[in-house]
Amino acid sequence: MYTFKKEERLCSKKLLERLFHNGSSFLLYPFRIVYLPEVLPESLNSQVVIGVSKRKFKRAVDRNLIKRRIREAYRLNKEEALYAFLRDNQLQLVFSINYVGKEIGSFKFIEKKLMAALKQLVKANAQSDS
RNA sequence: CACACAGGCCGUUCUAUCGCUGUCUCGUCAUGAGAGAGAGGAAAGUCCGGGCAACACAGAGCAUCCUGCUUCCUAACGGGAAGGGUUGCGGCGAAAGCCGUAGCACGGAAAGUGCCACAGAAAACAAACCGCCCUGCACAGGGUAAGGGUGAAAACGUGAGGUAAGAGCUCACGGCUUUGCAUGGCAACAUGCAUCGCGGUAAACCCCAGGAGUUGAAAGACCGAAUAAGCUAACGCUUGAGGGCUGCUCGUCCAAGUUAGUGGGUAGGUCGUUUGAGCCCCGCAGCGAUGCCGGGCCUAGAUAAAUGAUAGAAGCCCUGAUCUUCAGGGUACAGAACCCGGCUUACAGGCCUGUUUUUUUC
RNA sequence: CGGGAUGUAGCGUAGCCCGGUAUCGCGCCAGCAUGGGGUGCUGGAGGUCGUCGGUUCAAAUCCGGCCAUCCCGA
Repeated sequence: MYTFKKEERLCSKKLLERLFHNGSSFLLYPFRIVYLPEVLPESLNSQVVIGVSKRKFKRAVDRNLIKRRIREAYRLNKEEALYAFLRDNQLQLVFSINYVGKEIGSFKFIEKKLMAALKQLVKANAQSDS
């Protein structure tokens, strides 16, 4: 199912603090990914938080548009790109997606790049696991 | 009819697929199903004013900051309405003045202090460069503020009297102004008479009048795990760690441990939170801002933060061409965060009303 | 959400309170000195004082509006 409910979003202040303090990160333009394996309630595979810098985009309308496009791309692609791998390896993950590009990307551009980013996320976790 | 100005209003729509956040109904152990709702005129800037909340508070004064023609509207305002005064522009007029229009932080310079570059004799206490007049031999002394020149500004302007020459020194008219009286007006103020005075600057200090307690929903109220640990009660038998009393031993006290109860309170959650100075319609009062009577309506409520994404049509605008059509491009400014009233700023395109002026036709 | 500060030459700054002349250093240009360069000496250019209005005879300075940047509380 292509859903994106509240349980799949990262809301806990404590978890966020741990994520940004201890998490590993990599850059894949236009995204910066910070991730950390965690123990979550049973039914969940991962929790994610999406951010766009106020420094880079002054107007709230622009930030909202980018966040919505990222969220939509994640919603449509998370199942096959990420969840399958996590289930197979009994892993649970929290991570953040930060948009660091300078211009507002189109939906197609963001979707393509997000797929690449998720692929790299899977790869990074597979390495650290082994 | 066009243009300009002023005021008010709107500010995309539809379909398909997949989603997000509340609400209601039904159902379940649980997952769920259906219905209906879901950004703005500025939600923005945070420039003012309030509601609400916590804390503070006998009364009065000082300091600091803000406001500043009058009356009214309002919960309140630095907002708005009407009026007064004043300045610019235009028209009419011989002039006085009147009309139209646009603006005005518009209390006080006659309580006091300061400042007014350069130029100029002098920038307001005083004083005198060229002049003018008087006295006496060149030159010096005295009087003068008319004229020259400087400057943004030169001791109110014009005319007459007066004088050695002159000066509001005196008079007439005029300008601004203080105080008093009269008339009109709720008042600001206007008009008339008498009277006092005459550089500017208070967005210089200041004086006068009025106002301001502080902090902001991350305010504040309530519920409350897990872990550590405080307090109270009981046990503390056997072994006996550690510490206090002592130089040491004994002794005694604290205490380790178990059980029960309990306070504060973290993560997190609920309320505050959307029924309100609310919106729409009709009527009445008022020049108007606005108020009142009656009827109808319930209209986002998120919290690392929803209100969307993709695809396809339609509408509107612009450009070009092979002009009943086709192609290309554009479709603004901008996103609620406790809630209201204003102000300011941004905005593709469009609609309505009123007024002035001009042109054309009858 | 609330609060504070700063915009001056290419760069870094003074002047602003108390209004009339915009200062200093580095850099730039020219000349001198050197065989040439550096260093040194002399001279010069370069400013919508963030922006739009207002007050004033006169505004970088005083008063409003807007824009940008930075910082703080949490």
